[in-house]
Amino acid sequence: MTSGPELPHPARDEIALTQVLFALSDPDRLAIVRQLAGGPLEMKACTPGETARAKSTRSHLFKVLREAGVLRSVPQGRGRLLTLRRADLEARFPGLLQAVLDGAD
Amino acid sequence: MTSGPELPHPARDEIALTQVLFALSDPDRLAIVRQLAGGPLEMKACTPGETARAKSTRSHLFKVLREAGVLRSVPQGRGRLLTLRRADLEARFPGLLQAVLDGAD
DNA sequence: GGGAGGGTTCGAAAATCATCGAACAATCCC
DNA sequence: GGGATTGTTCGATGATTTTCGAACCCTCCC
Repeated sequence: MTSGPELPHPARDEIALTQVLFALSDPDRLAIVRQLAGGPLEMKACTPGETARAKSTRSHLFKVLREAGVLRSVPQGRGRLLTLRRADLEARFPGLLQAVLDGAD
Repeated sequence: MTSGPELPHPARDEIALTQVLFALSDPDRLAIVRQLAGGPLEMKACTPGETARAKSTRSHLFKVLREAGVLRSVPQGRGRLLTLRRADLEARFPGLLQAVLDGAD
């Protein structure tokens, strides 16, 4: 019934600033976050930067973002649905996400 | 006349977001930035986190912040004066620095 | 049942980063 | 001049990160 594995997410107040900043400090991961800014996306449809990556590498990129509390990753069908944790991030670090999304490269 | 070495700083438009985020993603470096939020500080007076660090390690922490364009480090007497590059950061990534300074840990 | 599609986990190899001590440079001040 | 103060740079070592392939798990669908 439940599809893929339920993976752990930090609670709102467990989200740590340095960990979030680190997660966002990689070009591929930042590209992912910017794609998600437009709304939830299926993981298969969410492609990191230019260069192709092995699927295990992709999985790792999402893992870092998930464990930092930047996004939520829930099973959906045979895949996963990714959502930016906007409200949680905004509550804890007001303006941060917006600044990162709007800022230059 | 000029004191210690003149060290390179990126120009405003060379400041890269991922590099800035990475520089800020370390607790010691973040602590430095927060201290500098109160105004310029002599390097000797600027102490990273709790744990003591060798002076070469301290120097390295400041170097990462300087090369990322987060702070300016100019010779002053036998030491150095550190200044947050607020205007440059604000121009390039509006709201980012403030969010990082104000946000939770 | 048995593919095929989508992802995670594991283990290993490569690259990057942090940390330190030692050596060196520039400044101040006696 | 000479010593103390303040920092940088270099080289080495250890710790994290990144990346990948291989093995495995679930789900959809025929």
